[in-house]
Amino acid sequence: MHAQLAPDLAPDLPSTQTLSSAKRPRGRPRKTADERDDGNRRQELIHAAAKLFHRKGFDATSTRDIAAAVGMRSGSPFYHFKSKGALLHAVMEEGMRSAIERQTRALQKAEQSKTDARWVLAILIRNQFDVLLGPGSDFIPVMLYESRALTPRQRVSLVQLQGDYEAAWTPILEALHTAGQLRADVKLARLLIFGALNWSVQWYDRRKGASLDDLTAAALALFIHEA
Amino acid sequence: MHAQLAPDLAPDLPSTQTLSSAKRPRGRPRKTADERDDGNRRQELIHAAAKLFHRKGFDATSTRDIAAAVGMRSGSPFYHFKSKGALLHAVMEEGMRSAIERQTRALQKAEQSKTDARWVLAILIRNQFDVLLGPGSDFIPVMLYESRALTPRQRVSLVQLQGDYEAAWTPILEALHTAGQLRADVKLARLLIFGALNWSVQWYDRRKGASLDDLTAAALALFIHEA
DNA sequence: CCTACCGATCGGTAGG
DNA sequence: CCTACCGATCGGTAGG
Repeated sequence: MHAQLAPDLAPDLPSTQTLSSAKRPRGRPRKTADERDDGNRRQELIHAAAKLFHRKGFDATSTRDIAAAVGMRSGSPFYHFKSKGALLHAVMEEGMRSAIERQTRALQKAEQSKTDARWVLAILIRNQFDVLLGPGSDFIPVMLYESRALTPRQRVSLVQLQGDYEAAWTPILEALHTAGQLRADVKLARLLIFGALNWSVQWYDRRKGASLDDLTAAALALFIHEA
Repeated sequence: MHAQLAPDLAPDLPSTQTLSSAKRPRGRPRKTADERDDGNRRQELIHAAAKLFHRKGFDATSTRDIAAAVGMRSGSPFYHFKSKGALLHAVMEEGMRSAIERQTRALQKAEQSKTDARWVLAILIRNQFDVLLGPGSDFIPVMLYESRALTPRQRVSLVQLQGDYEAAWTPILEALHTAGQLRADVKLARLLIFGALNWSVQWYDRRKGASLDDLTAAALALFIHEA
């Protein structure tokens, strides 16, 4: 039955200082009672998890990796999240809420100037590239490429948020279709367009060639026909 | 040091008959000496692995899953492949070779009729959807979505094949660009178009709504402008 | 190709 | 949140 005869010889020490060395001071400081930063530690875990899930994938990232990245011991993430899957879900939910918020803000700015449908689409596409490829953009890629690991229950709550996000796109695409500037079936066009944008996560390199504005211009030129 | 005191109580028996029950007869038949089907067993492993890697992902698929799917014991895949990663690489290589071959054949047929660039692009897109979504299409999705698990050395041999595959697209896209039917920068357009097509793996459902011809028509309408 | 394993690692937990 | 674990599983191997 697999008896454990002795304690592990080298138990769960965070592998000495690989990345982000000076993250926290040496003897990790005891919290004074009125310094509860519960939400903060939770947020730190979510951010570290997003980064690691993005770089290595969900299955290839251990909860020990995540703990080490924020200076915790291996068991401690489970004080904040009841499972690794719950942490994944939190990453995705946070990513979607933030993406929706940014999209809403971008659209508000747009309404103050022109209401040209083509221009609004440009805003939406540019914001999407930002969320996918901009600085700190680990959350949405994780959400796009790791959803297989979700439970069905977790998935529904995210599909809801995705619906909210996409809701802003449909009327614009329909307006462009009516104006003859978007020729394909609107529903399929939306799926194909999202694919074109989302796939950029696989090939875009910040340090090389094109800027996010270049990408936006290319996408518009590709999808939108002359009136 | 973790002593193993007794043999596993339930050692590696393929979990009783879940999928593909009648795969091989009960007492698996001993091979007579002149019935070497080495290549066959290897192919079976590659196909089973493609299916499982596609459905569950590389990390979430165990070599035991794969062995069980072809009626082998847990250690036996390593007689054919020196590692799980080598099996993944074999899946991808097989997928690319087959995709290139199908693309070449499709183009040969096309040349016999019209040489209209738009028509050739339709052939290429339709073939791509076939390879991504048609029957038996597990290989290319695995190659697209699991390449993170490859070693750098394995990756280069595949990038080469991908280059061969894409080589057929570039002159067509350039011709369409010159003719004013493709407005975006050709290099970015190619990446965006591939994204639109490849992403269909995430949402397309054989049993619902659109056919592969519908998808092809929508993609053409989306990307190609009037002359 | 099977038998019989091994060492490593992983998600998670009880108790403080 | 840490300490000190556990049971399960995994990729892989020696020997036939």
